[in-house]
Amino acid sequence: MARILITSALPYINGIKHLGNLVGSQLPADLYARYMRARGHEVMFICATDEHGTPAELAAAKTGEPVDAYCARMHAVQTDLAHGFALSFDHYGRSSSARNHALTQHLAAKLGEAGLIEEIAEKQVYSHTDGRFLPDRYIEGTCPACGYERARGDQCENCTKQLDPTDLINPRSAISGATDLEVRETKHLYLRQSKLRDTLDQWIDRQQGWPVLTTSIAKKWLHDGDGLRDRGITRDLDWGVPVQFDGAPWQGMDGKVFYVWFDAPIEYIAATAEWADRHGLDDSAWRRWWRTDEGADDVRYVQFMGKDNVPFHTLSFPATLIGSGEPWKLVDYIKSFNYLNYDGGQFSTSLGRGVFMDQALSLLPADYWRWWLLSHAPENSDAEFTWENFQTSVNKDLADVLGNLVSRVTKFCRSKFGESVPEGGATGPREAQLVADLTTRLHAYAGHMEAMDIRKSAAELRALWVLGNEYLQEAAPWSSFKTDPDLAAAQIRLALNLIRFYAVISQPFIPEASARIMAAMNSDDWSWPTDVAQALDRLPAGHAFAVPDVLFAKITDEQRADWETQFSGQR
RNA sequence: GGGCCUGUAGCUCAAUUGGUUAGAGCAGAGCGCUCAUAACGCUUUGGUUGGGGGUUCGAGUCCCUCCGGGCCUACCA
Repeated sequence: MARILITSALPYINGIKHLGNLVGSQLPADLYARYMRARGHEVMFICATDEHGTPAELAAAKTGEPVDAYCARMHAVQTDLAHGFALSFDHYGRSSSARNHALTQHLAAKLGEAGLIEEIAEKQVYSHTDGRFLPDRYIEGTCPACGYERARGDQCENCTKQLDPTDLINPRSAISGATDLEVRETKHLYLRQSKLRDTLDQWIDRQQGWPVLTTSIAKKWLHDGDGLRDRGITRDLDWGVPVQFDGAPWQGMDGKVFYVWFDAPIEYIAATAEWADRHGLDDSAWRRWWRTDEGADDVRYVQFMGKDNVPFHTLSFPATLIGSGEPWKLVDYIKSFNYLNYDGGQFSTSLGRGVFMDQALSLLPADYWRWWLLSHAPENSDAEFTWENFQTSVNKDLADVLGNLVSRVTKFCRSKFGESVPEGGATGPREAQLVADLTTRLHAYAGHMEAMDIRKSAAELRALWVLGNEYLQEAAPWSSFKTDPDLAAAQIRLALNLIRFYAVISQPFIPEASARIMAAMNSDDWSWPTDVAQALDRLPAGHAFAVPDVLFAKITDEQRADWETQFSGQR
């Protein structure tokens, strides 16, 4: 039994996430966590809301709430949605927690002591009307190169030229439109990660089998131009972890907070501490997951994230942990994802284009979305959601192949033998063949799950379901019942057991449907099948069961058409 | 501009990392079955692997080039 630490990239607090966000980190992380638990491993699965930064402050201002109240409310909303999608976090924390404040300040102090923090005075644009410094991209103006009037302070979207905010003609605040902008000098802390470049480079080189997407992005940042650049880790904001604190190795940083990308990954650790607090455990309970000197050296740590998160997880966060000089657990494997697009374009919050987590659950149960999203996870390239694909996939895979199998077996048994597992008869070579086929495919399925090959896992699971329909077709208990009822009884006894077997192995993908099947089969034996023949003998003759309601109702053409219109983006 | 990924059947994707005749699912066609959510099973049509050139006994896979799609490019997170 291994110990596996799993973190999902933290969803940002300023709104409800869309399906692309979900499939890019939280959902595949959940699949992996569920599978590893099912295999008997000790799992710590951590996620949290990422609550700091300018967008959170602006979102709160828009609703008129204090930012802490806004974040608390949105955290509750996202927690509900996580439950709705059956995401099995051991803890869903908050980056604004006291634990994260303390740990972020601790690590910053350690980095300072190690000589890896530098104070740099720089010029930033301040908006009097907004009462805040503006990040580059929150400043708009006319592009000096092409004349585009809505160029942003970091880059012109029209001509793609890199810009400095002071390059803009007629600059204005993108928040308020205010033009009373002023360049002010302000002091910030920089993480001198350039000093760790070789260490990070060698660490990346030692990682075997990481997705190309992960290592190529890291390598680019390490070797582009002059190599890895130092990075500002503080901001002039109110909401966040204060930079000035008792014991800080610097002065004069009052009123500043750490940059959200500095404190967000630290929350992985802090959230584990929050987990311990919630369960009344002492610090050793979480430190055994994170400190290699306190038991974490046998932990396997896997991170899940979208590709936009890769630089922070391959470079900045490791630099923070390594630079602290303390024995923190580093990530062992990074599973990164491309983007999910929506029907020919990108998901868009502002345009109301695409399907968001709350809307998805209002249309259909979580398992429908889980199955489609996971079986089409954007592992090798960007993927695309279309309603037509969703409808055919879900109807075919879930309703026809799996759902109907459960239905045909349980209903046949009820009509011929009653609602308990029939007795009598014996199985023969056809059944032995089924066991052999299931064993082969179960091994392949397990191999893909271990490797986090998500699409392949889904395809293999579906193939396992298909074996049930093939068997039933050949065995044809409806025929054998007429000539040899005992044989039919043995066949159906096996088929009922097969249904329970499917519920167990399908649970990581479709946990709610699996639970319904298990309830109908009147079983709570979720142990992972290591010996297929034994696993198909768990429900003995005489064991009572119930015919479940339709497991997966089909998506109709009318529904599909309605939803296509509803989510096309003219909100 | 630079870097990276990607292009395989009508659609969504595989192809053990250079090795027989490029495979699945869906869609299409035919047959079978009648337990079941008009479900299931079997058979089958369909590809000059984006175009061109090269290396090799052998290329979907490696190299060059052109065309198309996408991502990143460090102050959004």
